[in-house]
Amino acid sequence: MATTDKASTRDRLLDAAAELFYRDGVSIGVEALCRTAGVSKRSMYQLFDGKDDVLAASLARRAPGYAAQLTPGPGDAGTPRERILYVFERAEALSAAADYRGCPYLAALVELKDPAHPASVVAREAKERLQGAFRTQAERGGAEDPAFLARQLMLVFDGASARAGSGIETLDGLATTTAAALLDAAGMRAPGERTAAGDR
Amino acid sequence: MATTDKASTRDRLLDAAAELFYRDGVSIGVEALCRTAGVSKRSMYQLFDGKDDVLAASLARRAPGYAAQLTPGPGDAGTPRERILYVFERAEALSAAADYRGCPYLAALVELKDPAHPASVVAREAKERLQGAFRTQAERGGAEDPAFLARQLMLVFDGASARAGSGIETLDGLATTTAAALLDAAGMRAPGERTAAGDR
DNA sequence: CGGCGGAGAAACCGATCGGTGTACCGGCTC
DNA sequence: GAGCCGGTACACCGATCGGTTTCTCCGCCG
Repeated sequence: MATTDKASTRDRLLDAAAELFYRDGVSIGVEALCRTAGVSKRSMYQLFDGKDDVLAASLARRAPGYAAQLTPGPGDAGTPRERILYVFERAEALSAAADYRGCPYLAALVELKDPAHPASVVAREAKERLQGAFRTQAERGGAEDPAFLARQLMLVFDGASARAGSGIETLDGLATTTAAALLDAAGMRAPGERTAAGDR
Repeated sequence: MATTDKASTRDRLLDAAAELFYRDGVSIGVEALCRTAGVSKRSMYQLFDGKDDVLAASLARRAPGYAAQLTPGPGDAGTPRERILYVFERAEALSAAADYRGCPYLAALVELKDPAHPASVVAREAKERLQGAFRTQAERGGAEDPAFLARQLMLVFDGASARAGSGIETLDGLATTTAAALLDAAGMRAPGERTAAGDR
């Protein structure tokens, strides 16, 4: 077999951690975590400082893939408006899954109410990267106040993911349409269309 | 002294529960809860079926006051637009407090990931009442699609409260301005003004 | 006055919490 | 073959979990 016949102990642990923390919340126990990862507690405590460290590392590890899942690649074409709306379309597509529980980074921030928690720091950075991507596209698109628009879009994004993840909202175009309305209001109109409200 | 020299056992317990669950999350222990409430565990288990029941009851008890804190009274004047924006202004004012942790009902839904949990049911009802209030005002204000607008406003409301409660956003007019932009887009313009973007 | 019910204090239950200590095992390199 | 090293297995630590039991006391009502 190849050298990848079995993922490293560290990778197995982080993968299981990402899934369990996301599905069951940060209160999941170390015992259950190690059991499903197929890793002994002894190994876990040799690789990490403790449960908090594992949580932070598992969030950090998923960050690049999470961003890639939501944002168009740098090579992909598209106007700034399209690139922004793409994020909301992707988020809505992901939220349709039965096991969707919202943005893992926002969920972590809400569950661990301590902003100084190492995992909170990682989560905050992930959210700031998305906000920065919004801002960059808003600037390119000639928005009146790109930083402000980016903050507005984050409101919609996090509201949508939290509500969809909690099962109290189905989205279904809601987030994308709302984002489009905000782009319109900020002067980032679609070239050939009138307003976002028109095609609702 | 009057008969209110001391709150009833039940009330003391629910008040402490509301505060501790909000501040520390639903993982707070029954032991700590009863200790700060000055109530014996024995009494708690006579009054309630268990911790889950206490949580649900504490959320339900706070719901009327929470709604009154956010929404203008039925006697208060104001156009539908003003009545909607008032909610966001109030939410922003509350979010300025140092111990603000976001909407307690959304937080409960996120933390207990189980939609069937009794407290999740209570929380969902509270959120639906706010959404219903938005919808009523949207109808009165002649919005193009009142139900859709109400869902959009909930996105902004929950996004704002979650982000402000997590300490990654300061609001500061952000939520109100965003809501106003959505009202504009839905045809609920302010009488004498041009657009919400103009006074940002 | 006597008694009765509500409530508190505290011990207790088995289970689990996050975290360690110890012993053992297989494979790797010298 | 010796030794080390990453890993597993497992018992163990004190603390806490949600929940129950027992006993006692206090205030209220008859």
